[in-house]
Amino acid sequence: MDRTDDSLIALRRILRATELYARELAHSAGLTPAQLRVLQIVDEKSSATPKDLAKQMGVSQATITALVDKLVSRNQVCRVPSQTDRRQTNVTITPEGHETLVNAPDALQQKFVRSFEALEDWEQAMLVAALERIATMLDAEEIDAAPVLTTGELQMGGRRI
Amino acid sequence: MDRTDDSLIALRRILRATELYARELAHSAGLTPAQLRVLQIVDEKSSATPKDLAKQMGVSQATITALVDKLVSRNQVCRVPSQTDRRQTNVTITPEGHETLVNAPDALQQKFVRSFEALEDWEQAMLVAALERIATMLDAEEIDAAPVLTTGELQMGGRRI
DNA sequence: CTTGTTTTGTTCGATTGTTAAAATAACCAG
DNA sequence: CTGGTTATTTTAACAATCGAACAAAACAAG
Repeated sequence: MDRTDDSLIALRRILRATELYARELAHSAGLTPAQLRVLQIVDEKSSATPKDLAKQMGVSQATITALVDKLVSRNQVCRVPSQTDRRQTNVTITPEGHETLVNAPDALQQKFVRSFEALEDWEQAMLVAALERIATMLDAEEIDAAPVLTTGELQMGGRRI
Repeated sequence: MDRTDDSLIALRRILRATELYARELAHSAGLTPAQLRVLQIVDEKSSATPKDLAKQMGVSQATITALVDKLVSRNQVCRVPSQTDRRQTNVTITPEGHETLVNAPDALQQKFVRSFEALEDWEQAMLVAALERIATMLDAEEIDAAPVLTTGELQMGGRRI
């Protein structure tokens, strides 16, 4: 009867499934999960600065430096000095890196896409609406700017996502 | 117009928001994200073996041993030898560990729960139905048993979650 | 009961992820 | 030019992770 709990439980199932698959996927691509995520972001945006990557992934720039070092040594990405601002470095994907992504057997992706595209039109529309609504609930105020609450604030019990 | 892409984009927003918040939350609780997750699972189930934890989190048992060691040294959990099977160890949460969870300022949680509970009844029902449907799509066949596809399999393009 | 196999958990060694703080270098405003 | 800001890397230390090897207990078949 408690819909809030039901929604949180379903959300956790989604998070767990995607995370476990992400590990599997990275492993079969011969990379670590963190490295694969860098590669994916760089591929999607076709070019990203370390600062962008750090913000997107929620880690420090020092971490990005280390990850990019690893990917560079494997010829998956390369560093291209920015023309407009010589402080910046653009990380771009190499043909080898793109090949890695194309060959990554994204089982979760495949399963989801197949299931989703098998649905009736109105069902798809409903799911997209629901997902977007939930996404907006979760990332409403940009995470980066979210003030870190200190202990003693209002609590909602032991629930969590 | 491509609903599949829209759904994946929304899903990624959800994943990113929850992951970024998980880091923040763990940090403000004085633990690492991995340690906090162990603590959460142990609290939820009130007792879990290292094998359970490894399976739930998708890491090796060796990793769990290391994480539990850290939590034990901070008095957040303790190891209780199983009575029924002396090979097994039950990891249980301590009062201090429970206190840690209660005091963890779960901002994401609070925001989501507040937003969700402010919705109309039918809207909540719709979201729960959508979430459960998606969760089922994603974790249908238990991940642990999922065969690792090798390269050369059917690909769905560059999409990913 | 004894032997061989499986299950559970830990230890060890090595690699990777992660951060804070310091160091570098370039931008920008006056 | 000077001082302040921004982007990135370096360094040093700690945490996460795994595979392989190990020990102990359960179990199965004779």
